[in-house]
Amino acid sequence: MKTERTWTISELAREFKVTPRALRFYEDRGLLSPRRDGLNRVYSVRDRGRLILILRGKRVGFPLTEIKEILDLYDLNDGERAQMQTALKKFRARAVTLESQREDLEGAIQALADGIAWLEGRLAEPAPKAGVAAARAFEQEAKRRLQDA
Amino acid sequence: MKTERTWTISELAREFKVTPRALRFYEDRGLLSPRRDGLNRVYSVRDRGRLILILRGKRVGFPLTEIKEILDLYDLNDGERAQMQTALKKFRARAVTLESQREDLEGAIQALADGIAWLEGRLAEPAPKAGVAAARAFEQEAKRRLQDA
DNA sequence: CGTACCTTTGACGTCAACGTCAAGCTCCCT
DNA sequence: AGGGAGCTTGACGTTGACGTCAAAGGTACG
Repeated sequence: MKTERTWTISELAREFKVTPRALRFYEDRGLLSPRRDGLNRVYSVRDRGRLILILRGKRVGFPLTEIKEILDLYDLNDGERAQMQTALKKFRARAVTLESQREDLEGAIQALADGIAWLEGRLAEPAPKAGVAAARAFEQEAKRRLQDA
Repeated sequence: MKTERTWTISELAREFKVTPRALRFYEDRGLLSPRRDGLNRVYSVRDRGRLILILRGKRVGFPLTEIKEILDLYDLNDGERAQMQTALKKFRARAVTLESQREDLEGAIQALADGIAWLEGRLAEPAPKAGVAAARAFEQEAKRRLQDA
């Protein structure tokens, strides 16, 4: 019988570039619950999986409370139909905001790309001439583009 | 000669569902600088445009300091080549992180869609039978999917 | 004239997500 | 025995983005 791999707190912290403090904090908020070897925390493959989900959730802007709800969903058994219903509602709502967030993001990426191109253009020409006018033009263009997205 | 439309602080706040306090805060941080009519703030079309950019920036996770840098860019004239250079660097870096952020976001949307489908499936069948097993299966599947993104 | 409403400027409070100590434990090495 | 290295649990500090009063002034209505 093969024993599954485990990690210490600092090993896991190093791997995911977070501090041990952060891992303890997640535990304090109920997102992780590693086993103990005496006092020391022992993180399993499952704990590590949850951490991956936590960090991903954070990167897309989820607060920890909401990440916890999602993680808890995996532990629901068939008794809790009601909770599944409410979870489903929240998930649908979340999906909607995520979609609009993606639109925002794509708009921002586009605007940034435009800004970069504009900057490159201005830096390319050695003689500053129609600069201010061009700036104004870009400003208007950027604003227009950003508004009707 | 037609006079351009202006807004009071609470009008603008209502329109964009923020509080007057937030608008004053943005001003305090140098992101807005409305005219004054006596003491009262008067927001122009340009101020309103900047506010739109501010809110969009916030929605994609920019801190106010960075939003300010972007807004300030529009006011650069041809003297500040150096500042344009540094701005360009920062923008390129930002573009990279935005791209990876978009990947995260798309992964999250996909995971959420999977979760929703799974929940719907479980709620559809009236007799809870292979529930826990299915839950475990989904958990593994979700984790796998989330890891190799 | 009162008072109702909107505005102003401080000043202090709050909340999330940790950071930063401090004090003490255990294990291991020399 | 001494000394690190790494772990533990508090407890307090910090940062960003505002919220929440308080005190005071202008404007408008009945």
